[in-house]
Amino acid sequence: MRPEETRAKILDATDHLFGGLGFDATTTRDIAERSGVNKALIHYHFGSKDELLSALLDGYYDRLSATLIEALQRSAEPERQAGDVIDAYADFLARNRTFCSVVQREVASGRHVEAIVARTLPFFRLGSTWLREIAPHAPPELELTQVLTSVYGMVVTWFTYGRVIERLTGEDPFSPEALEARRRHVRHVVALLFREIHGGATPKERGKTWQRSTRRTPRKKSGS
Amino acid sequence: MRPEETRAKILDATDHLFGGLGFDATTTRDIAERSGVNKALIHYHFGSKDELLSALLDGYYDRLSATLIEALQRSAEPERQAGDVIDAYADFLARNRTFCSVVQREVASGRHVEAIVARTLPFFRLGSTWLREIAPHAPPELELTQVLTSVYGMVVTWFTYGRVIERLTGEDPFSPEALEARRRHVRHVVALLFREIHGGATPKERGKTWQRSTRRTPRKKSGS
DNA sequence: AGGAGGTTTAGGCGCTCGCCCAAATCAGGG
DNA sequence: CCCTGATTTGGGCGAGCGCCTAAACCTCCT
Repeated sequence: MRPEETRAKILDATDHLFGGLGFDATTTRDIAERSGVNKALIHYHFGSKDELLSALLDGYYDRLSATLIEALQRSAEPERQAGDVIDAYADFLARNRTFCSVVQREVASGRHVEAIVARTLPFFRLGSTWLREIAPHAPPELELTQVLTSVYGMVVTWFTYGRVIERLTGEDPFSPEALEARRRHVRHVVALLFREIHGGATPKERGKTWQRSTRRTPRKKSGS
Repeated sequence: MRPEETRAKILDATDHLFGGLGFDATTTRDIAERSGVNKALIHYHFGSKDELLSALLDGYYDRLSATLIEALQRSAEPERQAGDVIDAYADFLARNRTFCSVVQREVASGRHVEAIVARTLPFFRLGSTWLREIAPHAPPELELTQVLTSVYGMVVTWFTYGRVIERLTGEDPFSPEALEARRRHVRHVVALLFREIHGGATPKERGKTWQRSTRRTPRKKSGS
């Protein structure tokens, strides 16, 4: 068997097991058994269990990058670009369900944050410059980081909490219909935001946002 | 030392370690050392490592329940109720940062989903009846599950990805100012949704939501 | 004072983990 | 053909895991 073939089989099994059980609960013996490969080969080809995770993440982010860039270039109109990217991202997560699990868990564990940050940074920069171009003067409550986090969270949560949503609602959140419904909802919310950010909200509408009842909102505004 | 005191010390250490390292990467010896008790006491008081996690979750959800119910009862007006609950939830997560980590990781691992679901169900039911009361005829793209998932996701993502956001933006996402900014953003988005759901959106506005460019939207509408 | 039951202790059992090693196997060039 | 280097194999080492046991220890009650 060619070495690349062995690597691919190991990575496939790793994807499945890390996604299902998690990094810690998966043993290299599990991976070896599932990929039909001797357990020493994992260390021969990848060095260590940590480096195996890195290789897995690289694969994910390379494919994600290609997918999102393709979606972004499909159109030149910002509104449509946003919709296309959201759809592409949701589709990608639906097709790579373990991706979410792996990332979410490693972020929560705090141990592989640097590995995630290094690979997320390009996407964040891309999103930032894109947003700043189409909305140079967004109001503070629609700041760049806030909007990016919200859109990211709305998309990702559906997949991370898929199994929980399934048990809560009694319906399959990963069926084509459910996925389309989710995409439509997120696009709808983003459309609302977009209208405020890009088209510029009417100031009177913007002013009467909820004021919290029991706490004063600090006036301090951080520089830059 | 009184038994309850021992239990409390064990739970404190468990909270810190499960939140920081995760369930798998934390050993009962770690917990014993950090809480200053003999390692056999953990099994004496809690039975097993899994039951220790359950006890920890029970503590979280009991306190969360009290917090949210108090926030909900602070007012009778739906808009203000929503804002209060969001603020209370965000505050709770800020004060119990490990809660997010533990839940998120266990959900992602898929092994303790039932434990989470059982404790989440009451909140979901409460949110459902509340939403159905104030918005009996929400349009499909603002369906109950969709809205709940989005609001939940927007709040939780900030804390789950806190360390990532910190590295991406260079600012502390858990500072009082940053937390208030986040709360204000989420309340703002929810206000937009609320206006559409509750006040009833103008149909023409609702109609011109983005249509995705490359995919037809299935017409099928699931019953009930 | 002395017994009883709840709590704490040191020690360790049986097992699995990531990783390593020396030998076997394979493929291709001289 | 055989030599060479890359790849694969079975076996196992040392460490650490969750959990258990038997004895010691406390704290009341009678």
